Amino acid sequence: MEKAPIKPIHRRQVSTATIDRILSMISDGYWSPGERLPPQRDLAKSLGVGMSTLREALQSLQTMGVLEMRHGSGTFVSNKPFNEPYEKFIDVSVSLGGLDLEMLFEARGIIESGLAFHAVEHASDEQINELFSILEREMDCIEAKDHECCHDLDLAFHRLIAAMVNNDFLAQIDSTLFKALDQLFRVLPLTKEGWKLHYAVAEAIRDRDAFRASEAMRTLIEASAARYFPYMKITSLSEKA
Amino acid sequence: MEKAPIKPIHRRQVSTATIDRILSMISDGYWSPGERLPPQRDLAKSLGVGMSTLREALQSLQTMGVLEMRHGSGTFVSNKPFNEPYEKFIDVSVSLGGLDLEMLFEARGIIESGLAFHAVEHASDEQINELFSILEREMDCIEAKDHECCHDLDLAFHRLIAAMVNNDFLAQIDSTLFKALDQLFRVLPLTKEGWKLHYAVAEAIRDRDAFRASEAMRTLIEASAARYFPYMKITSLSEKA
DNA sequence: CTATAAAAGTGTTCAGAACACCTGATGACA
DNA sequence: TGTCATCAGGTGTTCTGAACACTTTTATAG
Repeated sequence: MEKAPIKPIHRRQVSTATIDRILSMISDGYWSPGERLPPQRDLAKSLGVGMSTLREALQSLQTMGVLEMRHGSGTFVSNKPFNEPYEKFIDVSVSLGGLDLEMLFEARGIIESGLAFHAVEHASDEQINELFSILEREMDCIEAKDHECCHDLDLAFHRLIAAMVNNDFLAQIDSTLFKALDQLFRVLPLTKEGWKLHYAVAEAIRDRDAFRASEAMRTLIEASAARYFPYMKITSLSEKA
Repeated sequence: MEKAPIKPIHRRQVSTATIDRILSMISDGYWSPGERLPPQRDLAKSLGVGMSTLREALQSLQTMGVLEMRHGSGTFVSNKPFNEPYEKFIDVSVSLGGLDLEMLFEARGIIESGLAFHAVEHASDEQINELFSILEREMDCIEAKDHECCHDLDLAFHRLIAAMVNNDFLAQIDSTLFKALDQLFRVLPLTKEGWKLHYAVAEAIRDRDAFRASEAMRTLIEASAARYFPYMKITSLSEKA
């Protein structure tokens, strides 16, 4: 005796329904990116919901990065989706135990080696020159022991490779991972050995060897992970009062 | 005359500050996953904020997947972070023009081929047997022209490979991409040629050949993308009244 | 014409009340 | 004794109205 098909009843919550309604109005082009929505008072009346309810919806949509609420000025459809709503979220997920650091490093390795693979196909000569330029300056910083500069250049290096692929979705996730791991770990100074691994990636991209680039990047991230693990930060993010 | 260093003043918004406060209280372990928060009335009084404001914060945190509000029962810290806060977001981002479909397919290809690579290392014999079992059933469904069954098994196939790697972060993103592309495109029946590509992936994993598995998966996703592109759905998601 | 001040428009916060849902306790009935 | 319906309390949900804060525009003074 199977008792499979049961209740298709769903009692929609007003707040959730409001979110969906606004979302679909944007999807349908009723409001365009950058455009201003009607005043909350009017919009609430038009939708037939209370203002508190509307605000809950708007706030959620802002958290998603879909809307932008400017005090005294209006509520606008975001013109640049995919902000950075994920960073805090990753931090919290780590604190909650749902994500461990090894997992995040592994994810970064997979994404970045994939990006390196595709970068080979899409990279322009100018971008490749820029890549080597970054590495040159990075070596200078290493010798000058300017750790902060090193770090910035490292970020630029990875960002540039992501930019070569021209995939905002992955670039955003990768950037988020970079920042999250940055916050979770103590920043370690870049070594000359680490620099060589970076250089190998650049060479492979220059030689248009996708597999080598992919492997070099994997090696780089794994070496980085191995270095960082003994230095885990215990401190959690706390409110800046 | 440089006029660089100006205003470190930041007038925090109560709503935002409330979000951060709750977030840090969870990070600090004051509330644990699965635990129930105080009643909203009490919590608002304790935090010294109005109830509407508190609710806006709670809603946002629920959107992030950090909290779970159950009507009549209480507000709980989510015990499974990384729900599915991304799906709607991806849909909207596509509608807004911030993401194009090719990009999403490319992202899926990169992530899945990376997962296949790592699956080789982590897969147990039972999982590999299960993989081939799925393929057998899938072939049956193809011959019976049971498209829905095919689709479910296809999902199971990709899910299993993600599960082998045991990386919830990537598995979640991959699953989200799968669902999002599912919604954006008309589902096409799986062909025997497509099935062979799946089989090649399984064989490579069985043979513990990471590079071949990775390449086979890349080929599979690219073939899938090529097939789907002519059949783009124009319809956007609309509210289910 | 410019600068300051006022006013209008809009988002933000709060308080209280009424309603809806879930849970556990109570009691009726078999 | 066991099962079921009912009720009461706790909790989330929604609405209303008001007061406040920020931004933009308009009006006024010089």
